[in-house]
Amino acid sequence: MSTSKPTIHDVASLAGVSKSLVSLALSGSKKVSEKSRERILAASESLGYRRNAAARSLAVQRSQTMGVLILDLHNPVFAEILDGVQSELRDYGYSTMLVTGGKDPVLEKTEIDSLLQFQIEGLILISHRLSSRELTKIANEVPTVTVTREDIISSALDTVCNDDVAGARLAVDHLVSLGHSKIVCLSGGDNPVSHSRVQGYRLAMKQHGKDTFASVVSGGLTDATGYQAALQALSQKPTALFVANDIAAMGAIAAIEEAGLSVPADVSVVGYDGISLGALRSVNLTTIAQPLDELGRLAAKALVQRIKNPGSKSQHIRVSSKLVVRGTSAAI
Amino acid sequence: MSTSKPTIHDVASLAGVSKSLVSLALSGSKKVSEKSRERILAASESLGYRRNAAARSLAVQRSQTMGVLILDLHNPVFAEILDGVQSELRDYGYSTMLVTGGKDPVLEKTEIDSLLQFQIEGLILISHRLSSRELTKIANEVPTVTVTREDIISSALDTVCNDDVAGARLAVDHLVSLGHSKIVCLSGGDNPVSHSRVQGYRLAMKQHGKDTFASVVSGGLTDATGYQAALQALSQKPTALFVANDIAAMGAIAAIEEAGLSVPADVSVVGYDGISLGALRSVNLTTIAQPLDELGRLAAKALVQRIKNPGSKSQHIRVSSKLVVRGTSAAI
DNA sequence: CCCTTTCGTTGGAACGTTCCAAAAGTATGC
DNA sequence: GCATACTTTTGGAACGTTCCAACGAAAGGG
Repeated sequence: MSTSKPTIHDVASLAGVSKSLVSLALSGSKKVSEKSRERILAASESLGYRRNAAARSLAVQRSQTMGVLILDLHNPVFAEILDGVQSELRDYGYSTMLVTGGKDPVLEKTEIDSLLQFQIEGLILISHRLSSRELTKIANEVPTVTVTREDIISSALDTVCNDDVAGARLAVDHLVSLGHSKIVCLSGGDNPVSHSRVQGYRLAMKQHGKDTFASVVSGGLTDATGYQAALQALSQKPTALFVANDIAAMGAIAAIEEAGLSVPADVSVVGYDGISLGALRSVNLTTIAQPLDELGRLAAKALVQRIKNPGSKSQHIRVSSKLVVRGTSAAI
Repeated sequence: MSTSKPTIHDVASLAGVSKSLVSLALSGSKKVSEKSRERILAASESLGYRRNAAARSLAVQRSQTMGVLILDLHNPVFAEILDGVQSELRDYGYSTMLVTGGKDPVLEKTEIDSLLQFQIEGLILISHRLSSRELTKIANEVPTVTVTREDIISSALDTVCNDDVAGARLAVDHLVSLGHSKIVCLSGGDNPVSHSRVQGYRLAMKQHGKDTFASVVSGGLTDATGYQAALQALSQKPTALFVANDIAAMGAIAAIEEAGLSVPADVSVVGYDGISLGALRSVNLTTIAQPLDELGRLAAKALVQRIKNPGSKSQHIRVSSKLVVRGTSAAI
């Protein structure tokens, strides 16, 4: 409850030295005598002094802060990516400023704007709803990395995502190896990520000589859309479903069970994403797991690299996902 | 890709006015002539000018930014509270700076420290692992509100939480009204929140004249601990379980089903928290739902109020939770 | 036509740092 | 005892903004 925050001057006068020396000492310079250093540290401690980050970033012309926009905190996928981003950035000595777009492109823009006012050194978009035009405009202003979306590729932009086509293949391979043929795919709707997953499914079915069984029911990425799509798919009497993401897969499972069938005895289900929720015992979902934490870390790394080396050409990193077999898939 | 960011001076010279007038115009003062305002706005637009928040906060001695520490992003409860906090703070014109403690008290402290360097005007702790001493020290330095934990009550601190005792009662009332008597409580382990919930359970059982049936099995707040505790509880042949939180309840359900029993036919389960995950069709969990979003909003409101009116005495807000009946509870 | 008021505009100081050039102090060599 | 080198310390400028006192110009009143 001090009257006002202590500044470097207060520390200096208490320690009986100049403000410059305090600044030096606090930043750990070794050209400060042992005696002075001790006195300064003691003074700083006793006053409860804290560097003013605003003044600092003004003086050094660096904010040491990165901006992160996250599409939606409620979706565990994004939260888990964020965790990777934050811990990696922390290791590099950056602070993070996080905003949520709430799936609204307009809000997203104003939030990014406020991020930019804070002189963030880089921007990570953990999915977004921006148009290609807006995105490139932003990327031209500040080093930017997008995670999850690889459809917009600009030279100003780095991207990090998993290989959805290969991932979808893994799912089909798994189901085929369990003896399934009538594998129906519940798509995730009209977005680039879902398209790739469907494409991977189609390719794999063909490769296994099962093109005739290939069937895609259009759905979405939510519980409710997964449920609806599954109801529709069941009329085709499939023995297995490959669903565009884990949350929708959970909806699909509910639909199957309500129809009086059992998972995996009657119908196997494979999801996509690998959210930690799927590992819960009562969910126990077989899925194609993206390395979510790693995705975040890679994005952070790419961003830091890009800042260090602004001229370098943009990277587009693609990591592979892996099959995690749990309780919702079984031999026919 | 400009050589360096435009400043207010650049705008001023392009518009042919002084920097002061630009500042005035940009903050919407009406003592600027229409002509000048237009020229300034045009110049600012064409240069892609953005106010430097660091310089601004230095000059006005306000950062317009709040700090938020969140215990753990993976737990949906906290993420949902955060959403409320952020949208409310945005309405008040504050930016948010978010950090994660990762359940580590040491990390928590350094993260809060970095928040303080940014001259945040207030701090919201969405659960935390700080000691009472550390917490009061922080609260003395910056207006602070804790959400979820009401055990540490200092005059320097506002708190917002739900009424766990009353909530637990609702759960028991519900189960009793369905005809249950052998209701076992799976506790959430050794923490203040869980204690209150157990206490509410005990009180309610007594009130219904079912003290003889009251039984508490010690568990935890995770999937795994819920599973373990349920296994143990099943030996008592309960007809219903009241579990300390939703995630643990999901673990408990898995245990029940693995034991060859069915939910809710053989055993009813009621959780606590009301995470949106519980509403998924395949989970469909009866629970005591905290108004998570509101909790966040109230915290934000309390903080803003406290900043406006620093002398006021600290508030300790308690909201009530409500029963949400879904598919895991049924009449005996 | 001059005095006062109002309006629009301006330069300079301040905010709390860092960094640089230079000053002051201390040790070394002859 | 003095020049030289090295270590430690210092004041001032700069970073980009806001705010204030003060200014000139235009307008209104007598």
